[in-house]
Amino acid sequence: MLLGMTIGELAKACGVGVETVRYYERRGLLPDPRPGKVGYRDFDADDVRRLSFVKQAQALGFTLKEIDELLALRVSRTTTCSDVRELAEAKLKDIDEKLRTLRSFKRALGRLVEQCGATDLKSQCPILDVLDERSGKATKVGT
Amino acid sequence: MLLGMTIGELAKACGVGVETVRYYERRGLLPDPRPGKVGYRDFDADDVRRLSFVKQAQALGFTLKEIDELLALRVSRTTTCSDVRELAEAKLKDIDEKLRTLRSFKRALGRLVEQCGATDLKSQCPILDVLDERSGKATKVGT
DNA sequence: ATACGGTCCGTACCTAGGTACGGGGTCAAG
DNA sequence: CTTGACCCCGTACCTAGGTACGGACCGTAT
Repeated sequence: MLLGMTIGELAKACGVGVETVRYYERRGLLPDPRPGKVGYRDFDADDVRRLSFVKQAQALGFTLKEIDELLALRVSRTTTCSDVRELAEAKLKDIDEKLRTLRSFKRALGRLVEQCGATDLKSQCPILDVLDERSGKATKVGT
Repeated sequence: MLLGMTIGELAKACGVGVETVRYYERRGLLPDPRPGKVGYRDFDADDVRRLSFVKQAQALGFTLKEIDELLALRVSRTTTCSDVRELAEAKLKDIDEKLRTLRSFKRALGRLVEQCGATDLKSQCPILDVLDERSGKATKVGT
């Protein structure tokens, strides 16, 4: 009867619970895998891609609503090129911002690990120094 | 009486609500700005840095608990170098993973915008193609 | 044929992370 | 010396994103 995979197999393949898959379906994040609405859900490799995408995007701080928008981003009869371009460019700005911040975090952690070996600590909290890269303010010494 | 800034000023400076600041204080994300526990809270520029850091980290998908760990990352009497190094390196791995994923997202969105101008669409959903960069699977055409 | 495991559905419940409320105090301007 | 804009606290409430429950159904192996 089933040509692809069951909900349980999909869930396991993506490291989520069965209930989560059903929840995403309700939210419209996954296409209805069973147009006739009767019998078992039948998923395929494309659903695995889609679900994995959702989890990755989520780990990057996108909300399910935003992920929905990302997934809807494609050119079709109902969305025009300029619609798509506009939204895509907004998301790109968003992503660039996240990239910048993430790179700062990375530098800060890198410095922290370096300092770890040194005996003379310059700052009590290199993590927060990340935010001072432009202003060059001295770090207050705290706990 | 107040030497620095009030809770309202801090909140505004960081684009959050006053209640959020109080909530973070309760969670231990912000140091007690009023050791004596009486009178108005008195914040300084360091608190602005700290709070901004929290919001940025949050936008990157870190939980408040993880942010707490990040903020606690420093060498002191109570945490040894190797403790710090271990945690920092774990966080770095985390961040590198996020960076990789984010860069894939960026490439995918870039391609989408490119295709926007073209008349012959290769894929109905370039966003999902991001996940196929290694496997080279052909994209199924669907709405 | 029946038992076991997986599925179906709807509904209820849960955690994280806030957000709002209400009654009271404070301080600076008018 | 009062008024308005802020602050204090505790508690209650809210949204997003799941997670669990329970009674029924299906399908395959014994």
